This record gives sequence, C-alpha cells and structure tokens, in this order.
Amino acid sequence: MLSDALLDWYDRHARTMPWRIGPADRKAGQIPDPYRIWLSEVMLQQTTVAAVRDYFHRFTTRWPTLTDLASAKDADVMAEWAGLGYYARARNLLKCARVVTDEYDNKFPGKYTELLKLPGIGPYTAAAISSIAFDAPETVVDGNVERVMARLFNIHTPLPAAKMPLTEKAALLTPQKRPGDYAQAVMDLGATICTPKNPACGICPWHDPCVARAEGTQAELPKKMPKKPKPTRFGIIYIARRDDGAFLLETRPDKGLLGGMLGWPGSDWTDAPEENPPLDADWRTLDAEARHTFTHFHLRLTVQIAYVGLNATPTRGEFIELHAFQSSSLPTVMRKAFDLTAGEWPKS
DNA sequence: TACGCGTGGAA
DNA sequence: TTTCCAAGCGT
Repeated sequence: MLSDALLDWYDRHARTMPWRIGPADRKAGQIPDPYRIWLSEVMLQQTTVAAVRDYFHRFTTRWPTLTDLASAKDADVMAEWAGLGYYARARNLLKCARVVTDEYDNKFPGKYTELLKLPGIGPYTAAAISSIAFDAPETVVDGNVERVMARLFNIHTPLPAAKMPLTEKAALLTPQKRPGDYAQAVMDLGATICTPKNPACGICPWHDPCVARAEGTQAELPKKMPKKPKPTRFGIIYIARRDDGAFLLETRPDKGLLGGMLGWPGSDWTDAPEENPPLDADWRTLDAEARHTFTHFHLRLTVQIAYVGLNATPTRGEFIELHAFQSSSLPTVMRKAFDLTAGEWPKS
C-alpha cells in the first residue's frame, strides 16, 4: 500500500510543530484540540510554517480557548494578526469562532460538510480539521498534495484545470487507517521531499511508484498557467503626529485590501493619486518612498509627515495616544511607511 | 471560472 | 533587483 509506505516515513520523520500531535502521541491515545488545529490551519492558508509559528504562539497564549477568542474585541484580533497577511482570514476567524460558540454549543463539528459551512473554512481546511482533529478519512488537497499527485501520476494538465483529477487521485490514496497522520504526512512529503524545486527523489518513500521520477519529468510538474504581470500603482499617505505624541490613524473599511486593519490616512492607490490630506498642516514629503508588493500589484507610497497641535481636528481617522500605539499592530505596508519616519521628527 | 486578497524568504 | 512561491477562501 502506498499509504503504508508514507506513514512509515512519517513515523520516522514527522516534524515537530506547536499545533501538532505527533504520531507517537496519537498512538498513545492523544487527540488534538480542534480549536488549535482550526487556528493553525487558517493561519497556514497560503502561509509558511516559519511565518505562522510566532503568531500561533501569541494567539494561543492570549486566547487559550475558543470562548476566549469569540469574546475578544475585533480590533485586538486584527492587531494581533497584523503582518500575517490575507486579513479576511482574521475577520472570518472571529465570525467562525462566534458561530461555533453560539450555534454549535462551543464545539467544532467534526464532519466535513458541517465544517465547510463555517466562515473561512473551505474544502482544504474542512478536510484538514476533520482528518487531523477528528480522525475522519477526508482527503486534504493543498498545494503540496497537488504537486505530489501531479508527479506521482505524471499529470501534465496545467493548474488550476488539473485540480479535479489531482483531487481524485489523492482521494483514491487516502486510507481509512490513521487518516490524521496520513493527511499531515502527505503534506509534509510535499514540504520537505517533493519540493517545488530540486525534489529529493533519492530519499522519497514514493520513489519507486512515482511515474514522473521514472520519466524524468518531476522538475516540470506541476504545470501552471502563466501569471499576469503586476502593474505598479502609486499612493500618498499622511502621518500626523500631535504635539503630545499621538498619531492620526484610521480603521480601514471591512471589505477590500487590508480590510478592517489600522492604517495611515491617504490617497487611493492608482496611476496618479490625488492629494487629500486628512487635515491642514505643514506637510513635509520624505525623500524615501515606501515600496511594497501585494498579490496583484506593486505599490510605491509617498510619505508625508507633519506635527500638529493639540486641538487639531482631522476630517477622517482619529488620534491614537502614544502609549496605545504599536507599529506591530499595522499591516506590513503601513509599518514600512511608519519606519521611514524614524529620525524624521525634529525635536522641538 | 477568474480574480482579489499579504507577506517574506529563496533563487 | 525581480520573480517565484507557500498548509486557500470568498465572490
């Protein structure tokens, strides 16, 4: 059985992660906490393990249980998520926590079809929670699994059209035995052996049955449709510092880019942004610009700063006291802009 | 089906 | 410097 060979490999090579119950612990009867599995899987959507570790630790320290998270303030959760990206995940995280608390008696459902109904939980995450936390034989299909299946069965159809056939292959391999360990094993295989570049076929537990390896096509799989080039957009942001040290910030609208996050007031991000400072002041443009790349465009931000008086009345945003402000609560692009202001505030 | 939606590390 | 890419979801 292919799955047995993979589980044997996993028993020997499973990586330690803060949210993971290892194969030895599972055999001793330990079951993962669905809350921690859910939280980690949402954080891991399109995000590397290295990036998630610290965030997972901070979240579980601050909100140890689902109830704690469900009763948290939105702004606190968004601030804690700042820097991790894809902020709709954080908004849906809170929605999901509150739905499970209010409508599911505080317990995550274990069934794939029930999980799929919850905010922020799609096909991958539903299968991951169901298999890893509840040991149901569901099939996880993430980018790793797609790559492993494309190579194992030498499928040359480009993604995303190949998604269905790859999912079918993955489903045929999913065992009834140890489904939670198997789900993590096949993803670990993709993350550590069957890597996008230079796969380590020589030490792969599926070396022999792998068709792409036999044909020598592993390096070119999975095929992908060409990506669109990223345009460059421009913007202006305004960083106002009140005489008492407070900064003028605004909470961005819930929908769209950086939705629900704290940010500096500014222009739209377009080919030719318009000046529209949030208050009248002696604005000074910094020499350096903040550069940042989002999923679908490059951004070059001009940063303007000003000192303003204690009675300043902005047209938008609100002043946040110095003691209540941490740049770590900002999404990265906003933090980059703020970092440019270091040393730019003359002593008065 | 295609697109919007972040970020940081590797090459 | 630029491009690629990593445990996807919602619309």
